[in-house]
Amino acid sequence: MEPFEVPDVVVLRLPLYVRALTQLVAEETEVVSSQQLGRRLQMTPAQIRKDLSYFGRFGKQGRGYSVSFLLKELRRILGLDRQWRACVVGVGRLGRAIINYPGFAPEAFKIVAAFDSNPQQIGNTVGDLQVQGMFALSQTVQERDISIGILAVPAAQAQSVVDQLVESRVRGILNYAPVAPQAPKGTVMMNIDPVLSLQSMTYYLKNLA
Amino acid sequence: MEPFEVPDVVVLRLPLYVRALTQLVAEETEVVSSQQLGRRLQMTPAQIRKDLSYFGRFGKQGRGYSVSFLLKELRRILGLDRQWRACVVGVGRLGRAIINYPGFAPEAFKIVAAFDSNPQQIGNTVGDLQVQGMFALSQTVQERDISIGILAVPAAQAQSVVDQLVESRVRGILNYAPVAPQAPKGTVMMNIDPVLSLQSMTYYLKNLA
DNA sequence: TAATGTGAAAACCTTCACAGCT
DNA sequence: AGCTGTGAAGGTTTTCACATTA
Repeated sequence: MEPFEVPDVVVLRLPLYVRALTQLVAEETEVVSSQQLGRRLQMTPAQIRKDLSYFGRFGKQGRGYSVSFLLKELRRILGLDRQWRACVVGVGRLGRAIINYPGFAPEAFKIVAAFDSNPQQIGNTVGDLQVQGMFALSQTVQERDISIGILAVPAAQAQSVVDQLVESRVRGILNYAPVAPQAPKGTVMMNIDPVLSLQSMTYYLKNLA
Repeated sequence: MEPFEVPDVVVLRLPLYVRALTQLVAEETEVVSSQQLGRRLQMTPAQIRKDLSYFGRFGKQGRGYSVSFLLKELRRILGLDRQWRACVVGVGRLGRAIINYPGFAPEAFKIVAAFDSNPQQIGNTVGDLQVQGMFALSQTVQERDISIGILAVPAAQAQSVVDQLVESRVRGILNYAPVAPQAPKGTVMMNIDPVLSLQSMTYYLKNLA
């Protein structure tokens, strides 16, 4: 059972449920109510139930949700029941930190290639990857079945790299560059931008006691 | 002129306007309409005008907005007309990438201290900072007038570090750890979590053509 | 003429409250 | 008795559309 049109905000919350449920599995909790889950995540039970109801009926009235069942279902809904192969473009300090970060693999994301436009970088080893030149992008994306590109290049290069990724049929882009590049419909772009977060944060800090 | 209660979504968008206007200044554009700005940012002109209207009247009918004036006003509204001093906690690969990232300083954020709980790290130099032990947190926060803490520690340590930051009177926390720690009201926490972004992304990728 | 600023309308999202199931 | 799933209510955010002004 899968719906017409789920609000984006709901899709953004599903990974939070996945994370909380994963913890609960580790704690060997077998059943959880929307109330208990809500307490963990600081949200209302009604919101959790409503969010889940977009996708089906996963609970048992009077009892709650089977942790392992709900987790499995949510992972399926999000497409986390398969492995997603990603490449990193840009192997500066940020790119290296990303490649070496151990948090992606357990969550169904495997980084299988690294690229850089700087010829000095080509051939270097990062993690257990050989850095390749941008000219190799298209072919490697195909060969290694890459569907996600992680952008860790300076702002000035971001748009051009996005264009090359799209051209190479990468559909998902996680963008760390401090710009919002344009991409055609059918491409999914998520932006990670700590400066924007800090700049909103100061609005609230300034207006505190 | 400053308002009662501005929606959070609006505050989250203001930095986007700041960024676009900064570009326009660099391009030596003097006047911009909500329509032109909307085209750059992929949003409707009405939304931009409504957002700005929470804070005052910055435009000229028939003409548009003075780029430099609007930029100055927005920076003031966000509190970006002063410098904010931050510390980084955790100097692993991510912490080091953050400290060396050149994108914070031009945007009014200066990283002036680094901490790590690992005694091996204490005394090491990162960027031009000496890594300090956690025991020094409270005193250094006071001495260096630090109001923002940037968390780059493993999930397991995040809550404890947040508690220590709050205890040391740091009011803003930029959290890179893959958990959502609790903090008392009056603390402003922003989370940066690429795994959550990827996990929502796959929902859309999976449901593409 | 051209574009802002803004009430009002529309769309969207969250919360309520309860029927219904276990 | 306890908790889900869900229409309906309530609240928030976006968009519309136009009076107003440079």
